[in-house]
Order: sequence, then C-alpha cells, then structure tokens
Amino acid sequence: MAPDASSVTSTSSASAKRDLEIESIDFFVRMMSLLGLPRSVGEIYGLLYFSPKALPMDQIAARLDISIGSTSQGLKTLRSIKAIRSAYIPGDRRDHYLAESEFRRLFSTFIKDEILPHLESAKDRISRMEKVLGSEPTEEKDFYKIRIEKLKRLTQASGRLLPALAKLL
Amino acid sequence: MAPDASSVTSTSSASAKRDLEIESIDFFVRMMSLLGLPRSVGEIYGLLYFSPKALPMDQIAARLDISIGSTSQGLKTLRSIKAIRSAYIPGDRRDHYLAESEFRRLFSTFIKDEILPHLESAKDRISRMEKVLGSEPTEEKDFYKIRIEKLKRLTQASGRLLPALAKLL
DNA sequence: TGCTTATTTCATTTTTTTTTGAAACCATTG
DNA sequence: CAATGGTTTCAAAAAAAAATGAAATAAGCA
Repeated sequence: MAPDASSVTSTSSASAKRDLEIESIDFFVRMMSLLGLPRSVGEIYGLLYFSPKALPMDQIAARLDISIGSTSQGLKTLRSIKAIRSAYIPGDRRDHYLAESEFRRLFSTFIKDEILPHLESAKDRISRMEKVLGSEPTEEKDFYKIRIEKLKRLTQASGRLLPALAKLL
Repeated sequence: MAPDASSVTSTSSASAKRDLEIESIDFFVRMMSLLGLPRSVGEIYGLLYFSPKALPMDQIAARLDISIGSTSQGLKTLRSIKAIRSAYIPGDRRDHYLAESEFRRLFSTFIKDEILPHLESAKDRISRMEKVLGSEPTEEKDFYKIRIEKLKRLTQASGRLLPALAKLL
C-alpha cells in the first residue's frame, strides 16, 4: 500500500530525481512570476520540465500537493502559451502532459499574446495624443512633441525587437 | 478660490494638457504593470512624463488623488530604477521631480536590478543540478542532461541579450 | 535651539489575485 | 443509457499585494 517504495522503474535513485525536480520547480516558479504568472503555473511547468514521462492531471496535483482546480487552471494557462503539449497514452483515458522544452516557442507566444496587444493599443493612443496636440499652438508644444516622439520610438522599437528577442532565446 | 481657472500660465488649453496627461498615465500604468510595478508607480511616472515642470510630492498626490504615503513609496521605487530625478527649485523647500525620458536608462536599471540577479542565482542552481546528476548513472541520464543544457543556454542567452536589448530601446 | 514644513515609515485596511472544493459537465464504456 | 472516471467551472475562502493615514523622523529656517 505504501505509494513510495513500489514504482521505481529505473536505476537512478529516486532522491536524485526529486532533487532535480525541486530545483526545477523552484526555478520556474521564479521565472513564471517574472512573467506575471501565478505560482501554481510555475510549479506545474517545473515538474513537467524534468519529467521524462508525460503526466496526467491528477498525478500533477498529487505530486505538487495543489488542488485539482488549480491544476486544471494552470494547465489551461500553460496550454494557452504553448508551454506544454499533451501526449496520448494508449489505454488511459486521462490526458497526459509534457513540457515544451523549446523556450523559443514559449516566449514568442507570450510576447505575441501578452505584450504586442499592448503595443498595438499604444499606437492608437499615440495617434490620439498627436491629434490633441496638433490643434494646440503652444509655447510648450516642443516639449510635448518630443515626449510623444519618444513614446512612438519606444513602441516601434519594442514591436520590432521583442519578437526578434524571442527567436534568440 | 476655485483651483481650476486661476493658474493658466500658457496659451495651450488646460483641457488639452489634461487629455495628454490622462493618456500618458493610462499608458504608463499598463507598461509599469507589465514590469510588475504597482499602479501608483505608473500613475506617478505617467503624470511626470508629460509635465513640463518638475512637481513636488504633494502636488503629485493631489493631482492623482492618491495618498501621500503611496506617493512617497512610488517616488522611492521610481528613484530606485532611475526613472525620475529631482530638480531644485530655488525658494522652495520641497523636492521637485522630473521624469527621466530616456527609456534606455530606465530599462537597463530595471534589468540590472530585477532580472539579472535571478539569472545569477539560476547559475548556482544549474551547478547544483549538474552535481546531482553527475553521480547518477541512469538510463534517463541523457534526458536530464539535455534539459539542464537547455536551461543553461537560456540563462546564458538571457544574460547577454537583455542588457543589449535595453540599450536599443 | 525650537518651530514649521516636508518626507518616510509602517501597522492597519482595502483591494486584487490565487487557490480551493464542490457541483456541473463530458466522454467513455459496461 | 446508466455508471464511472476525468475535467472544467465558479462561488467562496485564503493569501498576497497595494494603498491609506497617522505617527515618527528629518530638514530647513527664524
């Protein structure tokens, strides 16, 4: 009945695997939080990243000791940024998940979905600013003009550089 | 006594200025939140970014209708990432703040202070992982080796690219 | 030095985000 | 087509983050 001693399937010590797993979870919890994603998302990705086999949701929840609700949400988030994919395991009804280990894809999806839309709306905003300013003959006009110009450059440069950056990671 | 009609100092309409200000605040609230900084920090920077004159803390708090405690904290944060600087106004005891409009500096400070330390600690973590793995002769060793290798590449590439990115923005 | 004004700090409150757990939903299979 | 196992959804609870406001501190000035 003891769940720990029974399922050793390889020669590597379970504790070494556990050590890697823990470092990995810790690493990705931090990294995801840098990207503004909740802890549970980092935990799940960290676990999967160092798992040689695809894991089903209930096992993920059990290993991380988080609720199945969080796990479902977290997997949804990870799917949406293409950080994981599912593998079919014959004879098992459950979905099994694998970490997508190419960070390139992960980041470019993140940038595309989370950052570029903001830059897009920034463009509109800048147009509005220019319109407001256009009709204002002011002594300080130059100041405002320069500020708007800088914003414009920033958004344009970001729009070009961020996708390029993702490709290099 | 009415505070709105009295202090017009230029020919540009107050409402046009207000419009720019609002767009600016909105813009920077979003951008700062992308960087994980609280709303109030974005508000303050947004206000200063389109202010031709340096503003003292109490005016910032009043204009944004936030507490002086938040304002003080927010200014501290902005100072720490070098996003603002203070200007001395003769005959006024209060510190006056100006937005640093060179984003280059802002981003490189942010990257240096907030991101690179994480990458630094990631290096140690990866060394630990390699040590754990080194002593484990496993059939799955290749899998783990490759994952660790990918992490290593990611952190190294980030460490090089992010500072470069900041310079280009 | 004492008075006044400006600023910081920090315990408390408020707001926002995340997690939980149970109900609803789905899909397979006996 | 019921029963079972798997997954999602979502209201409520818990946790985390941010803002407030008042007390403490600092700093200029008479």
